[in-house]
Amino acid sequence: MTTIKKRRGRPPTLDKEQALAVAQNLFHEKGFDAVGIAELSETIGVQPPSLYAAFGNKAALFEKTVERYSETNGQFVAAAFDTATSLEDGLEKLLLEAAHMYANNDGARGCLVMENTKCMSDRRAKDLCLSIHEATRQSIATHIEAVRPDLADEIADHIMVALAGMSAAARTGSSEENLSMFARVLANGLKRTLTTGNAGILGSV
Amino acid sequence: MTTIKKRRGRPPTLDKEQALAVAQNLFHEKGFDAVGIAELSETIGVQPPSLYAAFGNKAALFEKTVERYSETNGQFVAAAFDTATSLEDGLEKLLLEAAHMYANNDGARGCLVMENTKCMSDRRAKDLCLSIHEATRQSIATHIEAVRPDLADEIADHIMVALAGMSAAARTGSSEENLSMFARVLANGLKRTLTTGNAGILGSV
DNA sequence: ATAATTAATTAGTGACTGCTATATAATATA
DNA sequence: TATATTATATAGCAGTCACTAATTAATTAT
Repeated sequence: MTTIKKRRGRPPTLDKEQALAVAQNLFHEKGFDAVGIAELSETIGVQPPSLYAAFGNKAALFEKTVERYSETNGQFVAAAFDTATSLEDGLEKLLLEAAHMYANNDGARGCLVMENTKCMSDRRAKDLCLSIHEATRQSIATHIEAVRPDLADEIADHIMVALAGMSAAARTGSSEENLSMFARVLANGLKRTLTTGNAGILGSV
Repeated sequence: MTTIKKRRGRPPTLDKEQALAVAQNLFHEKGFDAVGIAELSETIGVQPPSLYAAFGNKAALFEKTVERYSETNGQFVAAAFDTATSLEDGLEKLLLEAAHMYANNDGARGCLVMENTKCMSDRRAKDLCLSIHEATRQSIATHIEAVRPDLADEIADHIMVALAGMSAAARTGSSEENLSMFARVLANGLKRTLTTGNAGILGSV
């Protein structure tokens, strides 16, 4: 039985999913503050009031795009560890996948979340980005913890600094080769630290 | 002979040097677009027209603060190599000094130039930041070139990605200890690459 | 004293911002 | 056909932005 709901009023012409995709791309490319309602509505193809009816306000629209991004592009962390043969392999896969993602989204390079933790006038939206950042760090730490609980937090912090650098570098035009090289050197250093069982490199002053 | 020039008109009350210092701090703390003329003039203690008379416009004021920053905080690259006992030592000093700088400028953490290569509405000011970024990369490459011309560009790129990551991490609250640890692990990896004479880690696919 | 010169302030400008009250269009139901 | 319901567009609000014309203040030169 096909249940076709015939809603009462005028049928909507605004495709919310497509609108979110367009908004996500604009926010990723330019950043929250640099994208105006006028540009959003023009690119989506509706007038501003339609956007407000559909999403509430600019910050709420941004938050929905961030959640959308997080649910898709944010999965690479778990994926890296799930398909990995070892902790070292997982860390390398994670970094290499980030290098690939950050360099290959033409016009919207880097990480949408990381690049919007700054230059963000809206407090709530900024806090959302920061909380996703922290959740990612925690997720990485948890994956490491199963193998090396003594180094989980240190390595997770390390990875987050690296990801921030790769995201920023991607935005200033760094090639995937360049980012991959960075990822490989980093993974190699971590591998050495892990296989030698030497926490000294991380912990020493 | 003390040459005291008695200028003709009303003597200025605006201390340009102090005004630049205040502007630099604000731009560093909040970013170019997030600082308004109103806030600048209020914090400096004059009315907007005085700022325009002294510096031209907002972008020109920002550019002068960036040049000021570059002439002081930007010297740590050359300083690291000048006081270093070896290339490896120079790279480590460079990274550790950046960690120290980025974490200890309360309220204005990270690098003024790097954090303003994005979220910048003014084209010229953004290009200035990008050109300083590139000049820094080139300076690092040149210092490496004397010892290892084969790896100069690769390592310089590597360092720039790392600096971007440390700057971004500093802004999200990363401690100096955390950034220093990152710097040390990185320096250690580069040291190993240099001492073993193995370009494979950097060059391999 | 008067004029010339320079620096400051007062009081705005037009353009843009996120956002919305109101009206209109398009549908289902009675 | 008339009415209720939902979705759109028109037009414009109050606020902020970078910036400036016109004026006033403070000094030196004549």
